[in-house]
Amino acid sequence: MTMTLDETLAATDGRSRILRRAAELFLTRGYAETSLRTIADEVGIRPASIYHHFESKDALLAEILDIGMDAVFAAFDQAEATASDAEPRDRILAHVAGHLRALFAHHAFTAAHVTVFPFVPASVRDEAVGRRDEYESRWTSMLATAVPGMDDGRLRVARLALFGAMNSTVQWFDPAEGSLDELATTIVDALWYGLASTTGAAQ
Amino acid sequence: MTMTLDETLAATDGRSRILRRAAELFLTRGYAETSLRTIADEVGIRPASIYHHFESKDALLAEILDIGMDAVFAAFDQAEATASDAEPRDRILAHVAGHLRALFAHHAFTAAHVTVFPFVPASVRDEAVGRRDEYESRWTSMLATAVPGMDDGRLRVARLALFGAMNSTVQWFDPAEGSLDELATTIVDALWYGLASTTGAAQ
DNA sequence: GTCTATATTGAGATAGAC
DNA sequence: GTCTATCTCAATATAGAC
Repeated sequence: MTMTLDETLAATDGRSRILRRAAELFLTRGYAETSLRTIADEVGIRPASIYHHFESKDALLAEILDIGMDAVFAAFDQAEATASDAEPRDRILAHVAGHLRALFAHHAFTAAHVTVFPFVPASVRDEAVGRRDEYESRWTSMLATAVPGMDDGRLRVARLALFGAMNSTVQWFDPAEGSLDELATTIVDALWYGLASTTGAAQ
Repeated sequence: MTMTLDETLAATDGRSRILRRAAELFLTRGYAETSLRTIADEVGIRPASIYHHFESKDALLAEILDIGMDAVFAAFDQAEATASDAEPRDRILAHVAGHLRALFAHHAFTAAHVTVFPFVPASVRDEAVGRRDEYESRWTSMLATAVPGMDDGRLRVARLALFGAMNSTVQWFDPAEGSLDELATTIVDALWYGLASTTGAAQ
């Protein structure tokens, strides 16, 4: 019935192929802009066949978003498992690298959360918002212990700005042209040590 | 014929009211998700009347995006005028504060570039992409002189991450609950001095 | 400058055969 | 599990009166 994330990403059955192609199309063209006809065409089936696998277009989108959340949660758990006792900077780096890897390894499913999410139908958004909040909340706890000196307000801004920076990478970073781990290191070092340390012109 | 940015934002004539309401709806619901019927309803006219002012729905969107670019260019010029000779950190702060102010003062027009842009029809995107590139290029030059020690690759990542952070604020910052200048300072200080300086636990 | 009326297209979705 | 055929609705856009 339900498949794991990696199974879905590799499977060749009709249902998984619809999910993958739909996720890619939603990401590149937008949800409302992508018709079931287009999805069906690209998968090589007829529009009506999609309804054998999914109750509606909204249900298809909801499952795509859910798979995206599975991916980032798995990355978070793995980062905690390997780096929860590391130095603050290294712990944050493990999480940033994990988030970025999830973003690009399962690109269409996770990136859909970044670009498509603001415009998904309210009913679908309401379904997904709980898990998203939970994910943000885990980051908040992690950062609060990694950067204990910071007050809540500034920590919140730092967290959201970091999310903005990380998630924007889906729009400008090409994994074919550079290493994701290097990207993560560059971002974390800029955030951790600051640009001032680069120029030597701190003050 | 053509109005300045602030005139459009204040004007009560039909054309400007269509522009403002359409920009708000495109931003909150998405471009494809917003029909001319809805826009007309909220403005208090009939859908056909929109065509007296705009050639097509795409043309309406194109003008909204253009007005958004006017706003951020004006903010950039003003920041340069007041802070081009300031210390690097203060110069960057002036630009970040200017960008954020433009983002929220002309919210629907500028924020549309952040959320709606990835999904606008190709013809409209092609029209707007030149001015967007020019804007990014001005930031690149500014940052290159402000942070002379940084190599091009890392500067590019820092710039794009900063844009990601700044632009994400349209999705989580509420100007009614805090000062934009404080927000700008928090972001720039995190980026300039780094989180390490906050905890005192550098390295 | 706004209206009524309508043309035309394409969307999501369903029924039922194979 | 996929098909053909079709329903219903809402979208952009146009014509022409006022």
